[in-house]
Amino acid sequence: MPQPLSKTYFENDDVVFLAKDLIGKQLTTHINGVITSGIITETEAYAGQGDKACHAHLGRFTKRTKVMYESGGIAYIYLCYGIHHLFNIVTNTKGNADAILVRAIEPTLGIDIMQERRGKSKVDKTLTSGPGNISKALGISKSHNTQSVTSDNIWIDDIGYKPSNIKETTRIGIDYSGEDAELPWRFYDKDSKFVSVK
DNA sequence: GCGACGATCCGCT
DNA sequence: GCGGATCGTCGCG
Repeated sequence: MPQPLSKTYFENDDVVFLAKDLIGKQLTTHINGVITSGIITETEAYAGQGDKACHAHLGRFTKRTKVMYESGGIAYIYLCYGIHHLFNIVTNTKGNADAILVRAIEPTLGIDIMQERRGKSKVDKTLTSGPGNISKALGISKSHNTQSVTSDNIWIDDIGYKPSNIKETTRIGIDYSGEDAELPWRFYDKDSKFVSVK
């Protein structure tokens, strides 16, 4: 039976553990009466103020980043390249700006809706791989910023599935982060084809 | 006020 | 493999 993850789960202070633990969980949105879901296949951990790749590095506190400092279990969504709404889950306790970027899912429910939102006639990895693409497929936009991910609109279920081959590797698109770009804080299910970059 | 650019994606070559 | 799309945010002045 699907077991919704609680707010307490997201208040864990180990964002790297959580990023890995979320692989295999099911992310669902319920928007305008429509349900769409997918199994999380790829994530990245961003470890707050001490992480050069994190938007809250060195305690940067702006209108955009302030949501990251909230208590875990809410969404941090921001516009990237003026086009893509990237979906993150804020974690850790209030004052710690940790977050997890969800980079890919394997579609499970409402696949036809996701195809419609993405303008795709076929179901292949491009439907829900890549952080911009999953937001579009799930109907997530900036209006969901700061919203709870333990709610009736967005939630994550433990469906009793644990991938046996989780690859740990470096994060994508953060070359500006110096040595922190080398950290193995990106995780993906090796056995899934729904991964942005192998 | 303003210029530069990004945790990306897609289409064309 | 490469460049354009497209705009909010940020840092500087």
